[in-house]
Amino acid sequence: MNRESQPERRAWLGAATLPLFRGLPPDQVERIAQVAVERKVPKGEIIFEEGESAEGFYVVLTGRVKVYKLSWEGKEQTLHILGPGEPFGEVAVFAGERFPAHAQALEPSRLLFFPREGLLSLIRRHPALAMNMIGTLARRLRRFTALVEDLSLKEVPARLAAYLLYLKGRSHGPEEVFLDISKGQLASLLGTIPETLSRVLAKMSQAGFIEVHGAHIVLRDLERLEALAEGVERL
Amino acid sequence: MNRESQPERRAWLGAATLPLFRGLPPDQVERIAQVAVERKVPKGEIIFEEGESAEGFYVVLTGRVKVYKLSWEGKEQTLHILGPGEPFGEVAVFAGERFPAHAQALEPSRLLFFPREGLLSLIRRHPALAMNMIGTLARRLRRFTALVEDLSLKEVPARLAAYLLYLKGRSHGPEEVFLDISKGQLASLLGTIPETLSRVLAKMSQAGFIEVHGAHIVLRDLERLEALAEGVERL
DNA sequence: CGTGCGCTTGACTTTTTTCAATAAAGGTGG
DNA sequence: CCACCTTTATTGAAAAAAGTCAAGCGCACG
Repeated sequence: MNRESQPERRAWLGAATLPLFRGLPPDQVERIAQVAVERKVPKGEIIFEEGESAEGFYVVLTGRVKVYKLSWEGKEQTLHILGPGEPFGEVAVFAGERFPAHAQALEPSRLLFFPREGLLSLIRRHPALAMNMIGTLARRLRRFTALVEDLSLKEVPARLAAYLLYLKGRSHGPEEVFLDISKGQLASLLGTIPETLSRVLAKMSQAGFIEVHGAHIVLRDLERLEALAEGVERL
Repeated sequence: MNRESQPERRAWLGAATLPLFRGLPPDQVERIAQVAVERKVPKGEIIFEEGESAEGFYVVLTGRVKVYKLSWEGKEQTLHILGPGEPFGEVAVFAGERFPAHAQALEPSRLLFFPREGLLSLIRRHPALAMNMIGTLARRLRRFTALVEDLSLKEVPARLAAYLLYLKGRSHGPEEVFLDISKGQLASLLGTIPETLSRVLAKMSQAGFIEVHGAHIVLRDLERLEALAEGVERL
């Protein structure tokens, strides 16, 4: 929440290139960037908590942030993991003014905070920004739809298979994958607990679908993995 | 998809009063309403299917519509149930052009169909419409967040208790409730199956939380119902 | 070099689903 | 208005999926 000269300048430089502001007149971006505040958070820091009143929303500049729900007993469901350029907490600005979930830095991160009012008035004035916002929300809704489907209609092995295939899509080698989050985090993202994930990984490995070497996973049988992800095949 | 004179007139009258168009200049609403098409669907009719290309979106005029996902084995997860004035299928207009789920009429219904292009250009021109759209999407995202939380972090009795309390909020008597959907539908909405729902209702009834008379349910112990919904108490 | 945290594994419990059979309810046509 | 038939709801018994509790391992970090 500090506004030293150097971070402020960076904020401006960052804001202009954010997807959210694509297509906006540069002078307008500059104006809103001037009310934006940069916030540096160490790994593990809670950025906001569910129920907290939302004075604005954030965009990740560097690092990674997870947004998650917590059950009464302490089980955690990760809703998204956000990287550079991605906004979070916007829903609270537009629907109810309380954050609907918790947010925590997974790594030391730099964030931009945009106060609520500035954004609202800017959106009212700039259809391009409104369209960007709508696109962001629509895409997120689409992902949530998939998450609900997974949680309700698929079992853990199917979700895991789908995630591995998703990773493969954006990855290095042709048939290998590196987990970019801890297995505990992955469990929470898949809507399960570390013990179950561990067992499923072991079973999939033993059944010849994959080979696990720590965070490095070799996809041994793409066809069957896809069948698993669809729910056609079973472990 | 017919455009006889009478349905068209109705469409116009209807559109002007839709929440989505609140705050818009009436002449603009008239313009878009002229490209809107009224569609009448009988109970049970499939309105669109997942993956189908979306040329536009719908608003419910009368009746009720459910939007749902289907698993490979045929299990169903209801995403929302929409009543008069509520839009559905908009996400497909803004993110990818395919419907992410199925939609079916729960009752004989009248729908308004808005072609994609008209809406997009109108939104670009009218910030008020953009804000309405953003508000709609944001509210839906918030509900989905709650749905994900329920599915992942709560068990069936807690979800049912929460639903009953939600119904009580918008209901007749002080401590009684009428299910407005079939129990099969309710099961799908809660992310379970009719058998499980039936059993949970029986247990809750036998434990003195509620009294079930068909679709008429008396809430016998609000405190414990709330504790159940929170996950604090257990059946 | 030890302490701690993340990960794994085993044995057990709980929750939910599956399969099957029956009962009740609702709508339709005679 | 009733008989029939389809849909919807309930119940039991058994299986499966996932979660809990507890213990042990290994690696990283201080």
